[in-house]
Amino acid sequence: MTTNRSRPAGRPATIPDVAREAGVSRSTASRALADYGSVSPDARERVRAAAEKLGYRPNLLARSMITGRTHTLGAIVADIQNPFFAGVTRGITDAARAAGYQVLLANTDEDVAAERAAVKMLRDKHVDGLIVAPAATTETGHLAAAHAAGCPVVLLDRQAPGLPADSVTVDNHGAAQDAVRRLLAAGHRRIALVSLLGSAPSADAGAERAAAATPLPTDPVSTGLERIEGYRAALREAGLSDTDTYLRTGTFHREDPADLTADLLALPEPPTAVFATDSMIALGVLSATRDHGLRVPDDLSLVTFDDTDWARAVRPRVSVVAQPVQELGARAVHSLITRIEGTTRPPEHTVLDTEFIDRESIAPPPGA
Amino acid sequence: MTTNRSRPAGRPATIPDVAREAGVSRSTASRALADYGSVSPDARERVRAAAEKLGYRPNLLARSMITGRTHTLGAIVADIQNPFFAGVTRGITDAARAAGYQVLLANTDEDVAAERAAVKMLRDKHVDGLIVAPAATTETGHLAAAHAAGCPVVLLDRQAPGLPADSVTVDNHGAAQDAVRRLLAAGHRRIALVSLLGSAPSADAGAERAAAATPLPTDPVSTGLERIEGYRAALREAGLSDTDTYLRTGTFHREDPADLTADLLALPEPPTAVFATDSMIALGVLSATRDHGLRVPDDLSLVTFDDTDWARAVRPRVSVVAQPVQELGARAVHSLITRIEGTTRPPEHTVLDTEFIDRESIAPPPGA
DNA sequence: CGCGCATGTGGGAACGTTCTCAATCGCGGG
DNA sequence: CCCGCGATTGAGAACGTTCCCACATGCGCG
Repeated sequence: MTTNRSRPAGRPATIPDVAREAGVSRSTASRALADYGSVSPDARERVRAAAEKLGYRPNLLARSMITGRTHTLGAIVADIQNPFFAGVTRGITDAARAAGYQVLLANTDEDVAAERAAVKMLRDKHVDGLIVAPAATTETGHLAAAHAAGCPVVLLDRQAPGLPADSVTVDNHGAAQDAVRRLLAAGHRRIALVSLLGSAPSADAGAERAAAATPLPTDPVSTGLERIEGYRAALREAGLSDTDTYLRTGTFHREDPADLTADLLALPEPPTAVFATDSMIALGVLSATRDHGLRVPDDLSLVTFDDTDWARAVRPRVSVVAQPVQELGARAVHSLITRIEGTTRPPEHTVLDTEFIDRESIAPPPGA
Repeated sequence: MTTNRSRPAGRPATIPDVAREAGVSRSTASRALADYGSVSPDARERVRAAAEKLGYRPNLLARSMITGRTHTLGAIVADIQNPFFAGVTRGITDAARAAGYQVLLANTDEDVAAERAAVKMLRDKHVDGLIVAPAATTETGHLAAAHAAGCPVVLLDRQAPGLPADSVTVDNHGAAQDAVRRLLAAGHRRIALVSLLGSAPSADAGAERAAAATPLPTDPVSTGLERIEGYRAALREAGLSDTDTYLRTGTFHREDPADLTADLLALPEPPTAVFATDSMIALGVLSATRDHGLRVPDDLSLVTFDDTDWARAVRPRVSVVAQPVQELGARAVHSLITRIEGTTRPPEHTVLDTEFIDRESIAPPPGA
């Protein structure tokens, strides 16, 4: 064994070790390994060989201390188990890895306090930037603070008005309007919307059964709101002025979409079509519909946001507004990275296209 | 402004800043903040106030350099978009956060090279430990190396024989056997198994259409193998010695479960029941079944591993082998953390219980 | 009265890297 | 012959923290 006895076997090799082995100084070794400055071909090769021999791996922590960059991104989403966020996260990790970054993941369950805690932790770990699907549109002080302190933030899927950050979203208003138009075109007039948005006020205050039409949750998620507005616009466009009769919005973890749907179906004049604002809500609608003995699409038509694997496999196949989930994530990463690399430009709002995929869940209303 | 002018405004406060502000030394400030050693109540309070005033946040990178611990875990899974891994990942991140750890996420798409690259990157970033759903059972040198170098590894969902690491799995053999027994009990004799396991050999060599029964992919994932063995055991138990007639296994990214199923249904004597080894395969089976004009469960019974949200919502509701996905992740985290905290004990293999949930997708075979 | 001990405190090293700076060498041109 | 310049090199600082050790106090006890 000719290995240097000053390195106690177990300890991984460091730059000084490599330098000693190669017979050069730390500086030269560092230069050779990081490939900058000028190093003689001879020294470069000796260092390379020494590093190889000792199995040298750079300590990225130490490097980050100096450079101030960790090549780590923070991703804060509501719930990775929601297929939408799973797809987005997939897009984020893939794009990040391709660009030489890693991703630190956090779930919020739509809870602002959890989001704040996550931001704090990720910043303490010095992530280079944050990709956030904010749980609230107004309580964004922690995001603004991060951004101001030089930790760029990119908003994903959702907007936050006051925040001068990049965002990557979808035209929720337009897509919702388009989807509802298709239901209208099929002859429907009693079209319901089922959605979950925003978290409960705080304690158990507030409406315990928010099933009644209008009272929207406090500080709802922008995405849901936009979809509701698109829905209303389509109805108004068709001459239906009373846009809230069949509008049902609950709060996360409080209301079950299936219950909301059951209420709807128990109405004297029940809806003949339902627009669900995401795939998990569609599942609830589906479940309630069938428990009520109704069939899709003969008795009730269904359209939902998000194209999941099951929407293609069940019968009838369900018609959906497909979002480019992975690309949403990938674009967010690119936006964030160009911001990290130092470009200072005004906030950029990327809006990606959705695609309406017409399958088998829309039919004319029963009586027609 | 009375803030210390030696700190150029933008720069975040450090321990020296706090110490200066509190009129003590770095050491005392550090002790007061980290709450160790002995500090007078007076000094402690002054430091606390100074830290508060300056908005001091510890630099976790610097701390990690010293302590050698990052409080970061690496999670390497096949595909976060697979509901099983989404659930597992959810369990991991939640349990990790509760224990004061963060999670760095990597997807492998069942590719060993990607797994190796992920391990390298995560180790370079000095994660305290690794939770891995290994893409292969034999090529685990990189995992063994990590483990030996003091970066503990916990195997998740899958085994790797040669590796002296903790593992958290499920009794795949028993659960599969139990599921197939139920199909047998309903009167079925022609029971198929559809699965995807292992990645293709390497280039485009090998069978291009591996639909023919026996040739299993090289180095398949242990989980799939165990389920197949459970399936075979149940069949043999019922006196059916030819266990491979209706056995169809493909390789990831090569074969489509729907195609495998279509082949099965085109047989002169098609199966009357199908056992799918995970939810994404069940979706393919479902799709092919219905494209073939058959109905579940009247024409074909179906059982699958993994209880997903859609399995409860579609009609017929599908009977499943439910795995405790979140707990799988949580247990892996606990196993890993106790290992990190220094306990040296022989490898521990945790096996969690599955639950068979009988719903509506099993009926007697058509002729009965 | 002096010794030991516990408590509080500060100085300095260490972690492993990058970066700035000055020093050395060889060599061609004035 | 000497100056200057580029290429190459090494010493030392820095990043922000934790840890080890030495040093002062103060107090009880022999």
